[in-house]
Amino acid sequence: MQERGGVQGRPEPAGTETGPVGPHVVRFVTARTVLAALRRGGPFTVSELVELTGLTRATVIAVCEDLVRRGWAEEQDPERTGPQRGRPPRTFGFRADAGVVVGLDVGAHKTTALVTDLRGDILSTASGDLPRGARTAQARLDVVSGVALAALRDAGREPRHVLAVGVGVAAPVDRNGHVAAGSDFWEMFDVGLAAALFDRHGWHVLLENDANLAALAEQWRGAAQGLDDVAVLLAGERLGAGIIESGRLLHGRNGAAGELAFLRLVDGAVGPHGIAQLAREWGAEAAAQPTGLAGLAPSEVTAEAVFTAAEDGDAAAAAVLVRLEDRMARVIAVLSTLLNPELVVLGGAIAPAAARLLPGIRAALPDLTETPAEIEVSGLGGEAVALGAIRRALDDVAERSLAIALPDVG
Amino acid sequence: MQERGGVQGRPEPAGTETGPVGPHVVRFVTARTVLAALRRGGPFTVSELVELTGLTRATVIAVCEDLVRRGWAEEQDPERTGPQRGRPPRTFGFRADAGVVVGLDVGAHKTTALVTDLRGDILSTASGDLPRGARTAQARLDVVSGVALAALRDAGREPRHVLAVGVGVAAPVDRNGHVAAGSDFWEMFDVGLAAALFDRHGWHVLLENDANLAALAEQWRGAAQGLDDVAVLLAGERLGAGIIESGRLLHGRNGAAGELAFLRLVDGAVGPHGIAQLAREWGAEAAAQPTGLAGLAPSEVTAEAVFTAAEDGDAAAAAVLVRLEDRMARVIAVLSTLLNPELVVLGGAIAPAAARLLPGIRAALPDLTETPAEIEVSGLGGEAVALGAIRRALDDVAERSLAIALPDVG
DNA sequence: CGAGCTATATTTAGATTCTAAATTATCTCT
DNA sequence: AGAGATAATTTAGAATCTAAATATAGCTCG
Repeated sequence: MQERGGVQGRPEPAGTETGPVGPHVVRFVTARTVLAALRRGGPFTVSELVELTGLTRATVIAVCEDLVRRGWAEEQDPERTGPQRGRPPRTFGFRADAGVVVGLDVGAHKTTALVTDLRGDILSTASGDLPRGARTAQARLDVVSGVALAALRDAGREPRHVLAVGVGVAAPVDRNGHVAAGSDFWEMFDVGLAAALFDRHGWHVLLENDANLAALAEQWRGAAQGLDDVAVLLAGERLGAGIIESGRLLHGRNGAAGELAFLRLVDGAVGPHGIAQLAREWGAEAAAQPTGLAGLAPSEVTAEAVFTAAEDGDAAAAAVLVRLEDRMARVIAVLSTLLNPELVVLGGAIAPAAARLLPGIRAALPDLTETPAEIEVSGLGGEAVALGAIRRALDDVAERSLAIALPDVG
Repeated sequence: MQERGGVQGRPEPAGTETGPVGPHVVRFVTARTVLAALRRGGPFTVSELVELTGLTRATVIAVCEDLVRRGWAEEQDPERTGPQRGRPPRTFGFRADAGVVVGLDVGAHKTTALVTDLRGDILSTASGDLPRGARTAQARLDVVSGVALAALRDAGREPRHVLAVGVGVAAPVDRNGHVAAGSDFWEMFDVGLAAALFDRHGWHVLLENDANLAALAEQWRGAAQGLDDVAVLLAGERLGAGIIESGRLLHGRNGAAGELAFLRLVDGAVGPHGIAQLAREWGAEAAAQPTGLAGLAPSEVTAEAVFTAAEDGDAAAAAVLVRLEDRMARVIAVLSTLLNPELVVLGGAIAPAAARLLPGIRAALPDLTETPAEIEVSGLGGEAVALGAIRRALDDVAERSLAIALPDVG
């Protein structure tokens, strides 16, 4: 299949690739090595880079000058801390401002955009709601495009400065960035979005499942930093898991890996409903009882209302929470057993209330699995998915770095 | 932790590695490319290799002569099929006899060994039983070592010809080839086996979970050929899954990924017992009834007996099969939902009877998950794990090829 | 204030490896 | 035997690395 817009997907495994090789390949590798070092930390003196990369001094300097010429690095005045001996060293740093990336969280009703520099430092945020009624793909595209442009403007950058765009949607997305066939109206969004953003602005678009992006975010800057085997449960209207195994996101054949909403064990052990809906249902049941949930009318029962009532000591609401704990524990048990992650992070709409559920879940887990994962609540708030989209975009930029021609930046 | 014996684990992701580079790296890459082509097919003429690899004729010849000198390839007389014009081409082929690999399936009672050449063509088989009573690690090591040596002798090769040994055990094994702490006596087997086989014979040992190896085998030569997202259910006394996602085996943090035996959903949806035990239990229940399972005494109820009785039209036995179908369907539903494989292969002791369960499982699955996988029964028989061990060993050899000094082969 | 010290930068020589182009070799067919 | 075809081999050129030799810039101290 021809990709259009953002070319997604992975490079061939090394050693199998075909095509001409030559000494220039060596330069490509060394440049990538040096750039990776600069990106991680820096600025570094040449001597430090020699130490870090194992390359010769002459090589490091040549490569750095190459990178400066190409816009990825800059030579900086050596910071002179205290007296020093010897000839002053040249220092080079990564140009985090050589471009920007955009992270988009495209929800059913709301779209959030984040713009960051190439280190991932946030430059601006924007969001917009989809006007009620206008839920066509076209209307959606316009909102998404508009929100991205607004955030860009806010960051003082232009569309041509965007090196990659990560996009999270609440639908299965396969390894190649395609929405699985048959997943409601998101499907039409698939090719449409990547193509539209490419046509309008020339952007590389990386489409990905929202829970997967939340997992990337937790691993990058959240509760799962540094862990290579993690799952993130995004619980709200939907219930989805983003799974990282050995540092890589799991997609499955059609991108439906982790789509727990699809799990139906008929006896009710684990069900298809999102946590929010369950809270509503069970809360409504409770409200209908004489003991009922602080006198709420059934129509007033929302997930938030139930959590609040429980917080206020309402017994019926507390009972609902117990049932929620039980269900979450079962889901986490399945995850623990099948994938043996080191940590499961609870995120999504449930996050604010999850701390309250945590002790119950932790207590129930050892009875359900022999390899219980640690459990933590996400601290990233509502920006987790957009942040993960940034991470995805940055990874893409890093991978393509030396093939990208940078825009002139003022 | 210091590795001893077989160094297991993966290379650094390209681009992050450190150390001196130079033009010789280019030769390393080209040599690997050519060798990979030869390994896949061959023998090839130089012109074919030029086509296959994208390298220049001069380069291909230089690399091939290098590989011949190092023992990995051999120049062959061009097969002259029909009249041909022009100067006869030089042809090179992979030396599948440059060494051998050993695949071991170390079960609780029985150890099976396979010896193959470097293409994976089987040269010999051997097996041995663990003497009852002597279940110490030492006794086990002696049996394993003895079986491997017997198979080698049978293949007419010597221990020094062994380039790698794959070993499958019925326990969680992490990415680094270590048995998870706390998994009964297998634990002591971990370091012991790799170290012992290395000390005695200098072999590189790759330890891996048996279900994982079965998955490799199915993907290589079984029902899952060419598929990148597959799960293999090894059902017998234990219940374990080997999961391949995007072409890679899943291990999880401690190697316990897929250890379904550890899953306990208390309401019985999915349970800890192996299929064989369930058949016994349920069969015993049925036998205790007046209608009872062809008059078997409870002590005579084995999994095989139940399957046989059902085959003979016994109603109680058939009912047991229905319950088995139900349970298998639930397990496969969980796998399908969480990991979205393209195919689930049923293997292990249940395989001979699984064809009979298949229609029932297939019928139940769509009600349990929205992303049902295809289901097939393994056709590899009892050698699946040993064959997967061979595949694992071959992969290791391929990865290390150009760093391995080959033994002189007569 | 200049000599010496130190850490670093720069230059040079040498080795390896690739590609591309020119040359040579070997076989078949007429 | 010669023409034609296909492939091997040789040669020249360019890129890149390492290692070693040389040059430089700032500090320190007599």
